[in-house]
Amino acid sequence: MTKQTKDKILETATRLFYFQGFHGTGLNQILKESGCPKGSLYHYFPNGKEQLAEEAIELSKLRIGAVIQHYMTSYPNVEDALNAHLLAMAKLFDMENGVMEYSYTLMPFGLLAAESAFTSERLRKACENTYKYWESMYYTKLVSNGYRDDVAVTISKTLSAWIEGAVTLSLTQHSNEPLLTMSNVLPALLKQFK
Amino acid sequence: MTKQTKDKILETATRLFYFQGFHGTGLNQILKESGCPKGSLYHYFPNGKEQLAEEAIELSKLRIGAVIQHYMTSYPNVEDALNAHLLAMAKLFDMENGVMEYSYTLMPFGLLAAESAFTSERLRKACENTYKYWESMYYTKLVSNGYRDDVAVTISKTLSAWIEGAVTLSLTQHSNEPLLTMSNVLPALLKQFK
DNA sequence: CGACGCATCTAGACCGATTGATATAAATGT
DNA sequence: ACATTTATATCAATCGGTCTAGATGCGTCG
Repeated sequence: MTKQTKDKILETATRLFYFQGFHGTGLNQILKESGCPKGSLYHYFPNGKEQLAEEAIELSKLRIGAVIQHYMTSYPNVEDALNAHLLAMAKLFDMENGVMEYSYTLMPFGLLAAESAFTSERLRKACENTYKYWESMYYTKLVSNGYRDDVAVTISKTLSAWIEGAVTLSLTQHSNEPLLTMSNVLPALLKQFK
Repeated sequence: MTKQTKDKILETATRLFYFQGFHGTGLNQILKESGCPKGSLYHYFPNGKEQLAEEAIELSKLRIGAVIQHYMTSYPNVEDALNAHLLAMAKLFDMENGVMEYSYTLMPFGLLAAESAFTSERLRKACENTYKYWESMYYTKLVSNGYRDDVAVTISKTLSAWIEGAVTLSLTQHSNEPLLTMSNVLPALLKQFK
């Protein structure tokens, strides 16, 4: 059970950073919700809160990256793949079921990114790198669907920004409408460049 | 000088909330940078930090709303109007000149919105309301350009999310590239619906 | 097998600094 | 003179971070 405690702390921190932000989340809350003592936190994360955030970003990068990859490989058509991913994200906002608390495992972390932009160059770079990473997955899929290289670059950048904004607005409105709108409009955009 | 102090506090708070977020900005920093004493803060904002954030949101709503309105009325064509606004935002990211610090007077406040989403229902509602307000300006302009009503609704929602995401990514990357990409891609999208 | 020894991990008390907020007296302006 | 505004001193609470004593796990050796 060596890593269980570290994982629990990191998982809790990742979730809380996602919903409340870096400065809005105290170490005490992370420890209380994870049920771990403070000694363990500084044992596994000797560089403290900043390291915790760094690893949270890396975890999200890989985990959400795997989700994107999953959708991109499950559908031959980019449009279908993106649509499936968008609908999966949108589904998390259908209240009634308390499933939205897991949304941080599927969607980009605009809050953390925006907070870091002028606060911590380390974290900012980590976020920038993460978005590039996700973007490259869209790019690859677009190219494999026959899009011209420069067009694939442009569209993948567009997708990255658009999704980020749709998620932020969905969180703000407590509604999946912005994500659904994107899923409705996207085909028209793709068609234009095909 | 009655309102001068209040204005100075509010202006400073608006700027700091924009770049550092609500929880990342302390009252002491606001007071230090505005040069006002703490007594004045609680005199003009008896409800403290939350009220400060509320008024900061309202100020941004109106100020950025006026900017959007300016561009929408300066160009008969929506596409030209949006393009001009996007380029104006992008210009702020051309470093060398330290002009970016004024970007909070031109662009949406995704950080504040994301922070509020699960932290303060009052602030969340204020942000939601603000985005709707800006969205309605796009809508009106689209309709006046002959777009069908339901199409105008969809496109204005799209613009709202897309811009928000492009700004967030531009801040994260310390580069105007996401905004420029949007300005390049937008015409294709509009054409599709015309 | 049992006992020891050492490294890992846990537990929480504790630290100074800072947080948002309050109270009140002095200053200011009309 | 009197209301408005300013200037601080101060508050309890919480912040991120440190420290150390003890618990636990586990390979080694008697």
